[in-house]
Amino acid sequence: MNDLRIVNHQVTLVDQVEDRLLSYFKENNLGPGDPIPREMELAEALGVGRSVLREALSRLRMLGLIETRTRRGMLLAEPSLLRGMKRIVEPNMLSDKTLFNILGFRVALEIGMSEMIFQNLNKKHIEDLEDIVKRGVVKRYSEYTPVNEYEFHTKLYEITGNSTIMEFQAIIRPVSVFLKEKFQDYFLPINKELSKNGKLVSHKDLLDFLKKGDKEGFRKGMIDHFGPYYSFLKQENHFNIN
Amino acid sequence: MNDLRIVNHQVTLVDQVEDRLLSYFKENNLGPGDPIPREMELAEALGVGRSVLREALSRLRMLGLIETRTRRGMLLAEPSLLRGMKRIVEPNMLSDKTLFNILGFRVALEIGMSEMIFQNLNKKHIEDLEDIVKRGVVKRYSEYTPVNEYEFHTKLYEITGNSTIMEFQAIIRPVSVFLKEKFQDYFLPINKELSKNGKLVSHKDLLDFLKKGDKEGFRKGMIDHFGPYYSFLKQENHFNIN
DNA sequence: TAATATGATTTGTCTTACAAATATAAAATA
DNA sequence: TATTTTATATTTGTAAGACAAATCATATTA
Repeated sequence: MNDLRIVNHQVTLVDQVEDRLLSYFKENNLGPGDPIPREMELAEALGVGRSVLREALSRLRMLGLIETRTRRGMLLAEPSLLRGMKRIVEPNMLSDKTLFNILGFRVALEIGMSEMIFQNLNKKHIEDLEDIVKRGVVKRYSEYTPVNEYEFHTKLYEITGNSTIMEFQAIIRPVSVFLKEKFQDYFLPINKELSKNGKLVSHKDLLDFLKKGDKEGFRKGMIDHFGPYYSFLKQENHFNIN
Repeated sequence: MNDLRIVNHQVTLVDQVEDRLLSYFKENNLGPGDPIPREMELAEALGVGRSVLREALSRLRMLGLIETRTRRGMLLAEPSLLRGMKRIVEPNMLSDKTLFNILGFRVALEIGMSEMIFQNLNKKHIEDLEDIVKRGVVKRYSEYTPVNEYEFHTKLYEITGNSTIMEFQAIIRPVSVFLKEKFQDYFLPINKELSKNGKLVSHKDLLDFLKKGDKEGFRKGMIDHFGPYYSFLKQENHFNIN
C-alpha cells in the first residue's frame, strides 16, 4: 500500500457543521446584511463545541460569506465568487491535466468574449489598445515581453465590462505563463516559425480588426492568435475524452 | 451610520497564518503528496495557538489543499479549483450584478467552446445529442422543460472534454435558471415572439449545424440561441463600464 | 442636553484535557 | 526464527475554560 491509495475522505464534525450552516442560511432565506446568531448560540443549537463551530465559520469567512465584528456579532455578506480559487491557483499545486484544462478554459472564454467586446467597444478602448500595441512593437519574436502581452489581453477582458470575467483572468493568468515556460520547447519553435512566415497574428492585427469593426475577422484572428495553444492542447490529448 | 458603511476588514491572526502557510508551501516547493509538519510543530513555528492554526488549516482543508489522517499527519493534495466557488453560488447570496456577470461569463464561455467542440466531435456525441433533442420536442414554447435544456447544454460542455469547464457549468447553472425565472417578464415574451416568427434557434437547429460540420453556422446559431441573454444583459446595462 | 465613565457582551486567542485512530514497539505464540 | 497479538505512544478531532480586545448599552457627571 502506498500513499496513492484512495483516501477515505473522513467527514469531520466541522464539515458537517459547515454544511448545516449553509443549509440554515438557505432555508431561512438569509442574505447579505442579515445578522446571524452569535457563536455560543449556534454552537449550542448545533450541539457542538465552540472550536468546531469556529472552524466552520472560519471557512465561510474566508469566502467572504460571513463578516464579523467584535461584540457586534456576525453578518452575512456577499461572498466573493473566486476568492477560494484565487488561493489555490498555484501551478506547483496543480496537475498538468488541470493546468491544461485551465488553459483551454481561458482560450474558450477569451474567444467567446468577442461578441461582448464589439458590443461595448468605444474610442477610448481603441486608444488604450493602440497605446499598448505601440509600446509592444518589437523587431524579433524573442523580444516580446510577457508584460505587454498581459496588458493587451487584460484590456480585452476589461472591455467586456464584466468584472467577474476580469477577476477570473487575473487569477488564471499565471497558468498560461507557466505552461508557456514549461513547454517552451513546444511553443518557441512554433511561434518563431509563424513569425518568420508572417503568419503570426499579432496584437496589431487584432487591433486592426477592432478598428475596422470586422467582427468575423477579429474572431478568426483570435483563434489563430491562440493557434499554438489549440495545437498544444490537442497534442497533449487533453481535449479528448477517449 | 448604517450597516452599509465600509467594513474595516480586520485581519485576524487566522488570516495571517493562512497566508503564511500558503507562502511556506510555495517557498519550499511543496506539492501534492508532500507531508507537512504536525499541528503543534506548525503552531510553535508560527508562534500561535493550536486553535488559530487549526482554523487556518481547516480553510485549506476545505479547498482540498490539505488532507489529514489521524496519527498519520497531514499531506498536501491537489486542491479543487472550484470547490470554494461551489459553496457560495447561491442566487440568494449574490447581488444582481454578480449574477449578471456570471450569466455573461457563461454565454461567452459556451460560445467560445465552439472551436473545441468541432475538434472533438464524434458520432457518439451526435447520437447522444439527437436523443436529447428528440426527447425535447415540444409543440409550444411554454412546454420546454428546463431539464431537457440542461441536458443539451451539458452535453455540449461534455464534448469539450474539459472537466474543469464541465464542473464550472454545473456550478453556475442555477444562476441562469434563477435569472430566467426572476426576469421572466423579460424572457417569456421575447422567446414567445421569436418562437412565433420561427426565429428561435432551437437545439435541433444547433444539432443540424453540428451534423453538417458547419462551424460558422453553429457559432452564429449559438449567438442567436443566446440572443435573449445578450439583449437582457445589454438592457440591464451590465455590459458597459460607463 | 451632551460628554464621559462604567459595566456587560461578543469575538479572538491561548491553554488544557480527553477521545479516537493508528504507527511503532514489545510480547506472545507457532 | 517468523508471525501474530498486545501494548504503548503519538497525532488529529473535539470540548471546555479562561482571558484580552473591542464596543454596545447604561449610568454618571458637567
